[in-house]
Amino acid sequence: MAGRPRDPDLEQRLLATAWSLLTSNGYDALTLTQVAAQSRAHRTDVYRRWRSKVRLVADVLDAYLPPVPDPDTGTLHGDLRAFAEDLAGAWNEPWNDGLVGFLADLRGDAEAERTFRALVVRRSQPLVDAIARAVRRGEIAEVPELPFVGNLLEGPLMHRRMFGGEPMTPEELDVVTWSVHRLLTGTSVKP
Amino acid sequence: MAGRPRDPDLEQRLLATAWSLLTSNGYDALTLTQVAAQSRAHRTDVYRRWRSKVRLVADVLDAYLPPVPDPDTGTLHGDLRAFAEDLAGAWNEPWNDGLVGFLADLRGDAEAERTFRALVVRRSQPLVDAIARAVRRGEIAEVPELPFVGNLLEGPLMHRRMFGGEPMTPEELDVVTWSVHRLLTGTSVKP
DNA sequence: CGGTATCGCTACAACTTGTTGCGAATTGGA
DNA sequence: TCCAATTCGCAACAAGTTGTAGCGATACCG
Repeated sequence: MAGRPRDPDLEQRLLATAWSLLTSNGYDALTLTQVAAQSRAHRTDVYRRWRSKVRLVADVLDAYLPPVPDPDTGTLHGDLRAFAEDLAGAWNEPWNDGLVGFLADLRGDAEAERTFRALVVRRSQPLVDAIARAVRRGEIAEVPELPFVGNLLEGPLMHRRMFGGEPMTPEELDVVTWSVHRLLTGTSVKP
Repeated sequence: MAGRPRDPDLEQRLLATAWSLLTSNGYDALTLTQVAAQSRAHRTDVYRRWRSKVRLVADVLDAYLPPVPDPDTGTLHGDLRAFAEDLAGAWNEPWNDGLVGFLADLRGDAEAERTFRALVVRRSQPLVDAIARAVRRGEIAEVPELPFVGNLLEGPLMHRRMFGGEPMTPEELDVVTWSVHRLLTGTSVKP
């Protein structure tokens, strides 16, 4: 009922190689031929495990992307500012540029999309926690749409990176942070 | 000193075909082979005019992307809301998904990047005008970093589309609009 | 008419993706 | 111990795309 077991080390080698190539050359320059070669394996070994490049990378990100640190600075604004800083740093990593190509490929593969979405949700947990702490401290009221806050915080950073070019200045990070902060504190939501 | 002149109609046919394929199938599915075939031309005709797919598409967008309408509703908030609605509609167009792939390819070609950047700047003019009108009306003070406002307004919409999936609800568009509006009116920038 | 550049067309090289096939190796079960 | 199942190592193939090269024919300028 069981044949030769899969070499678990081979799977790890492939993932590690893919992560290494991904972070050094970006998604677009990554080829499965390279991954196999640098793992002392064959392209067929890759295809036997992942149906396509995008699925491989989805699993690689799931396994290797460092977790988002939870700053817990004691104030909501301090936490938000730390997140903004962290996100800006991530989007300014040159290899992260290539992640855009990954997002594009993601559209063609529902399963890879699910994997990545789960990863995104997991990585938004520290932000959710920070907001929960602020609620407990009485800084802000309950926030109904948590994922939306992530859009507001990371969106401008991503947009700048993809349409604008130059990285954001600390002053601009301030503005983004305060804009989200004011939204959460509910100060003058409407005139 | 001059040879056979370039057929200007051929150039137009290629651009038109590329635009048609782009809007129906998206950037990733667009191949220069298709463009040539549907223009009753040859792939070499394309390569003689554009060095690569990304440069062709940059020119196609430059020529065919419809201009951003200037709402001029009479109030800053009305204008911002109209922009948000328009941008959200654009990002929800299925073919615009593929634009992500274009942005990815853009990283490898400095000239195409310049073309596209100029297009972006041109398309942000209505927003700049709307803000200028609000300044003239005395609604708000001068705004130093105009491009940044575009990041704040479009960023969340783009981010949602690329990481979140579901299109934004009208309520969420409200929040984005008010968040930018409050920033421009300068209400409680810092506590 | 001569020089020049484009056009229509074919062909080629290189690369990547994804598939197929087969003998050898390794494991669990009869 | 033998057998069935499954993976592994390896080679080969099909298909598609990108980008280049070459050539005769065509059209324009001086």
